[in-house]
Amino acid sequence: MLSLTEENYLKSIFVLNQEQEESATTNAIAEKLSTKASSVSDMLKRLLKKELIHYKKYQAVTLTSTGKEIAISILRKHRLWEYFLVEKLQFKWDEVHEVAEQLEHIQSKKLTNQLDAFLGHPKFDPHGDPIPDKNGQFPMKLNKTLSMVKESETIVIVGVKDHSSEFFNYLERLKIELGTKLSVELINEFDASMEIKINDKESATISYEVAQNLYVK
Amino acid sequence: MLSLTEENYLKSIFVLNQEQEESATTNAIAEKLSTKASSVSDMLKRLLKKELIHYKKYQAVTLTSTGKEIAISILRKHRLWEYFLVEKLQFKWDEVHEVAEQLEHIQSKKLTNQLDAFLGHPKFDPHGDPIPDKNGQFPMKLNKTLSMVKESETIVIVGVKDHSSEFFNYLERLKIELGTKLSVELINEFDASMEIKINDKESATISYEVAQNLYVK
DNA sequence: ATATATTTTTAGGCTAATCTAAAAATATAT
DNA sequence: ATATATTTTTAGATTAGCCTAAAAATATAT
Repeated sequence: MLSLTEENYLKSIFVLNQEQEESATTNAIAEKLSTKASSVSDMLKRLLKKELIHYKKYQAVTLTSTGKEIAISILRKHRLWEYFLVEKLQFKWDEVHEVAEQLEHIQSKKLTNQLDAFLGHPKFDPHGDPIPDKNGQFPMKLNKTLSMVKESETIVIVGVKDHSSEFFNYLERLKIELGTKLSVELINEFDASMEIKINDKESATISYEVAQNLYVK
Repeated sequence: MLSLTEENYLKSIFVLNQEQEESATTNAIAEKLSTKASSVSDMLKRLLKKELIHYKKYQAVTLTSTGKEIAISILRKHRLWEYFLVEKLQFKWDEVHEVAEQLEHIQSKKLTNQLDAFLGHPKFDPHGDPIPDKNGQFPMKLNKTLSMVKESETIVIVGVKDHSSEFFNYLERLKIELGTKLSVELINEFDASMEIKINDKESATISYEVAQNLYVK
């Protein structure tokens, strides 16, 4: 069982890394939590010992899969409660954050899942942020797909349209996952297939159909 | 702003003093909070300094008016959340307590009052315990138990006195819950046990002790 | 490449809340 | 009323989480 403080650290690290890779530095975390860098250093040691983060001195932090799981569950609770406050209790969109910051720490899987059902399994919170489901899956963003990206642009994968196991297998082979950075090197005029660079490392060619099924930011 | 721990101490002292005067002794509080008497001694000093309790060494504790106000507001939140969990999220009687123990510490007057309104200003929680209103006023206490009912009368269950899981299990087996209709068919003179009909269907025999722990209307 | 600035960690302290063990006060029993 | 038992308080440690100040590592600029 984690303390409220530990949970808040995990959440901050998760959010920072969602925003941008390598951005969960000691100072950035301290800033986000309104605390001091030295306090963050202390806490990182503890989270490392609990195997919730990957951390080497003087380097940016990432979450282990356990750490990520916990962070997402907190985010899920936060956003479900925000939805509840606005939809059921007539809160304004700008009044919910502070209360949701407290409610997100309530420990009860049953509560979270029943609340989710009671609200009709909402996909986005009142700020438009996606609400992960009980398996930690974020709903897909319905706006921009990879197929809309122009040559030489660089984007980040934020979701998939197709949920088939074939497609997931395909993506796994290419080492493409949520958060993966892709650069569109070239678009073939003939079939609109794309040559891309994955995480500044591997190159690959993907079909237009695949590009249509990848949501990007 | 009080810590979660301080709030729990105030609540325990309030409840003990409701049950019986002079009963909030160091040991009784320690027992209630599953902690040690020495820890309680420490905390009482702190609560005294904050003028939340009246306290003289080696004597039972009472709450100041500020202390009472806070304790009542926590009780109000606890019971409103229990009502919410049962009525809106399909929790069972015996599943709500643990979660409500957490929810009662959420700080937001607006949340509490909006929740109250959303639920239709309920007067009693799912156990039949009275829910104080936003001014701290308690509704009339339930005082009529099944043991006071005469032969051939029909009543409705509105609360329980005993909150043990054993008792909840017993009631669940008999399919007795809030709102259940009971008819007293016969009262045995020997031990005052009752033969009852539950919701015009199943019959059962219950002891006088059980009847004393069921509030009716 | 060396000096300067920034970031991060360490060292050492502080507070809230807890604990155990022992001392002090109160209650009970003969 | 004196001895014994119980309750309560005190003394001294411990842990989580925070702080400031200083040291160490890394990044930046000339």
